[in-house]
Amino acid sequence: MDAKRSSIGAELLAWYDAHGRVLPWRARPGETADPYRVWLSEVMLQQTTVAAVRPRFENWVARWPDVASLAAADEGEVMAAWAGLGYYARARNLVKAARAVVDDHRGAFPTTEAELRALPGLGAYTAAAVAAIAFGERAVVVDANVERVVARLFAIDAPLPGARGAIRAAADSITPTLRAGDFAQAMMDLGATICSPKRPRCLLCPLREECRGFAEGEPERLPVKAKKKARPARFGTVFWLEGDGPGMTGSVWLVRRPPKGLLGGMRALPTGSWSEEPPLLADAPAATDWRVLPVTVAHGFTHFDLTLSLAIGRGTPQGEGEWWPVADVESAGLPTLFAKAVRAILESDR
DNA sequence: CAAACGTGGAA
DNA sequence: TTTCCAAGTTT
Repeated sequence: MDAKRSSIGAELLAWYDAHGRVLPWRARPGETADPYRVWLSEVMLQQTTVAAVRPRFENWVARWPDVASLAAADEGEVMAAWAGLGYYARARNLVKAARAVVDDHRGAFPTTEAELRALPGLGAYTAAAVAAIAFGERAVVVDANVERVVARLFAIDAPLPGARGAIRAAADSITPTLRAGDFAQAMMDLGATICSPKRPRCLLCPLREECRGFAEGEPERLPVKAKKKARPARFGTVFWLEGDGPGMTGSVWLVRRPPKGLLGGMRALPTGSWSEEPPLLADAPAATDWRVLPVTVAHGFTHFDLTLSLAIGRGTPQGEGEWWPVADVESAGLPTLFAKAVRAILESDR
């Protein structure tokens, strides 16, 4: 290992000590990291911004302060608490993993990357991050920030995802034996605040002197990525069914979505399946006189754009579900798609 | 390996 | 307005 390469870790750690972000899940200098908080934050942060996670993390740990309390939680309540954060498999796996820690590991998180990797929802990145940050293991932590920083440092211009192997090897070569967790967090802070995707602030970068991407003049073009495909358009109908019997007036019919797939396990308004043309009143949850509102709700998912029609009715539902007070619908824990539909319906004259 | 899987904010 | 993208994992 040459002298320049081995100095990267030390320079980055010095920068981190001076400029690292203060975040609720991060141990302060001298504090011992709490594996539960590290794990929870890492899962929440998967494909999710720090700004979105911060308040949700605070609320979560106030309600479920440790792995035992989460393992004992009602899964429906956990799903509702995750509502709005997206990628709901994360919440389902959070409960599974918490129960595995309690049932299979005597309530204490496993301490090695390999054991952590076996828990549900911990992939290559998260297992390495928890091992390094919570337990000090020298794990090679590679997320999108690290990919970007490393691709620029070493001027790796092979396109992702093919370049993953080369990037990981380069990250391995600069990961220190000591303070591997701080090093990983430093790389991510650097990627988030200095080595940003569009307009990197190279003049503030502690690694500028070592950066081949900077030396070559166009660090912002790295890493090279394949273009994303266009998202297809899909259509659907959501049904707002209010009760007309005694005790059901002022209540709306909610269902639980199937445990897997899109918005899996989440409470929801009834819908039919999505299709390439508006499905109108197919799969309505009651035989009644539906009124379709003259507005639609648009919602973009990762892999398709959805346009929802809104059908309003009153009557007796078919199938499984529950009546929920309209006045408390915000506490039902609906995913954003349905929260948008509810807002549009309540803003209409219904 | 490609595709499924959410959402909100920045540019 | 549209596109990009954020501390990825699972199948």
